[in-house]
Amino acid sequence: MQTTSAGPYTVPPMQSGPEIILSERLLEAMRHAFGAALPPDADPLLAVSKNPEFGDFQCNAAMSLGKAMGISPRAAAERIVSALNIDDVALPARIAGPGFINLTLRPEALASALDAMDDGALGLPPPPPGARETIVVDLCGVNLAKQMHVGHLRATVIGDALARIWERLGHRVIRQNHFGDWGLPIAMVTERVKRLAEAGRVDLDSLTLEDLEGHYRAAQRDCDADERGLRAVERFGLGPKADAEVRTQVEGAREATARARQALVALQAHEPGHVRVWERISEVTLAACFENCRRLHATVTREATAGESTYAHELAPLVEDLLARRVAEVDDGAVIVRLDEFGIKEPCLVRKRDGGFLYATTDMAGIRRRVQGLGADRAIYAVDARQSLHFRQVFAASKKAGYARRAGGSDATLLHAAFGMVLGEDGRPFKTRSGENVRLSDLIDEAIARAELAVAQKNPDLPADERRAVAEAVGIGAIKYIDLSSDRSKDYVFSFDRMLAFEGNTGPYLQYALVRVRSILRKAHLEQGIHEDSLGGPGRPGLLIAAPEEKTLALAALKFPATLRGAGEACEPHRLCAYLYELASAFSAFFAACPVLSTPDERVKRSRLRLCRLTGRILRDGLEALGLVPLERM
RNA sequence: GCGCCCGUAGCUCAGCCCGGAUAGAGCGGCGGUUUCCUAAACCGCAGGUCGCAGGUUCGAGUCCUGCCGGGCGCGCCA
Repeated sequence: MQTTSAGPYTVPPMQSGPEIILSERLLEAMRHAFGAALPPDADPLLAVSKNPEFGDFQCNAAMSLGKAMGISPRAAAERIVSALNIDDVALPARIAGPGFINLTLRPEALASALDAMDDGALGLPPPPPGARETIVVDLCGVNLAKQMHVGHLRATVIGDALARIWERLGHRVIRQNHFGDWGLPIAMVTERVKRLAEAGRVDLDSLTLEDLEGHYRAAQRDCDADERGLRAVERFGLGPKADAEVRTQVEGAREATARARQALVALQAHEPGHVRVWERISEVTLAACFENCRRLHATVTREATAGESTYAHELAPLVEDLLARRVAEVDDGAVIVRLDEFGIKEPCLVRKRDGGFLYATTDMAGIRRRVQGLGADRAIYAVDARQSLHFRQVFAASKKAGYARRAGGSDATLLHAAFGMVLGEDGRPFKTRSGENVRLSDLIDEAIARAELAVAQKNPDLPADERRAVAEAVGIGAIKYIDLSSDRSKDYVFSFDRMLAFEGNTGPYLQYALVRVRSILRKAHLEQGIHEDSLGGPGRPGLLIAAPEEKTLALAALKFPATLRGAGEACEPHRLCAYLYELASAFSAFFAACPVLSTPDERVKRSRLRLCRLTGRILRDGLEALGLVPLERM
């Protein structure tokens, strides 16, 4: 489903620094070597070498080019290399294997590329005004009178990370928390709470979300009669007693459902008594939601929250509009939008036979509001992968209806950033032992408690209040990172032990790498009077890239801008995670092999301090783009 | 029945969009490193029919087809 239309602005190719130069030079050489015979779409196919013995970059164009030119790949490579002019940036090119062209950067070229990147924006300046997009990110998606659970964790953490990444890329981001506050189930709980409040059995002022969840379940139970049981009793003749029991139950449920329907009608008519109760329930739910999000360090606010109820009045006219313009048609009493021209066999149902609307209707109104109201160039939905068909339908139907059309006339990019399930260590959906959903707040509590134990053990000298703050940042970082670090479309296994082991590709490992950077820079200032600010700006010391660990670190640092753009474009935060882990690993190796503060050579010391500072800035930037808290100490 | 997603080391995962050299990490196992900037670290060793079978290609974990296994979904719930 993914991208269903291209945006008007394309993000620049995923290249930066020396790659651009090498690519250009190679292309020049190819033109020079083959002249008019060179296919117009010829590409140097530059890639980072996997193995250091093959140099830093490799050009893979000669193999296919040789084929196209009718010469051997090695001959093609030789012709390219002999026309290649790269002496200013790289060592002489070497041809290897079937026709790989291996390139190794000159240390000073690497240093100068790194120096160019080490500016205020770390190689990611804001886009020019014409290329600045408005991105609407749908996230969180809580439901009225219900606790947040692991499912909301992903919608919140991934959605927030995508929002942060796009913000970091310089675009205008609007978050939308699509709040499930409308419909029959909502009316059910509202009716029950109102009735109990009037009977003096519920105090609206002291209502908690736990209470509400109980009422929600009770209301649902009341309405959820065993209709099938009744049929079974009738069919198998289980006796008058069973028959009467089931009949009474079903009758009660029908009554409860009827009351809920009346409550829904009252809510739709803005009857003050019902509305007051409903608003109170809504308040309690959202307060808990915002508190969870605050603890998660995810930006979800009241301003960014739009309940389904805010679309309620738009639905009838929307369907009428679809019918009037023949986008939709009546089928078996229901209103549907056919989507065969989009390759979707299942039509999108927008009005039931009984006149009621469906969530597809609301979501179409949502797309219209995002694109035509909020001005979205892209609308991104961080929602469970099980909704894939639903979003394909809604996106297609919205395009067919013209609701995704922007002021410029082209359609906005609509993307379902689908995510998989959270599994327990047994490989089954993550639940408590009794089979209940795990509450998000419990998950957060446990992660922080476990992190606090670890912090107390590893760094007992940390003052208690800082320990608490570090434990929060680390515990929550661990939860968020494990969620963000694997391909979002896949299920992943939730394990406190693994995410808090602080080894390998984890949030704490990244935070720790930054702490080590900060520690060096702090000591440089306190013990040697070298202020961090002296390492940047016009009078900054030069970069000397000599040791292999320095080189690996420098090459890793250079990949930051392209990686962040790629992660945004694909809406895949795990790319940024993998990159930051690579950078942190490179730094750790550098840290172990290259002394900084004790280096006698002042120029080497300053150069290494600059490498530390740059690494720290990228780590901080990256952690913030993921929604993890950077730390000074841990 | 149809559709979508997934299948890579004992375990947890990258790599697949856009095909390139001996398929990478982490955990776990084994062995090393601390008079030195946070060892929550670093270095090394062992460990893989990339689900199976065809096909395309000079070259396939990556692209195409079929199959097997697992998950999810498929108008009148959201």
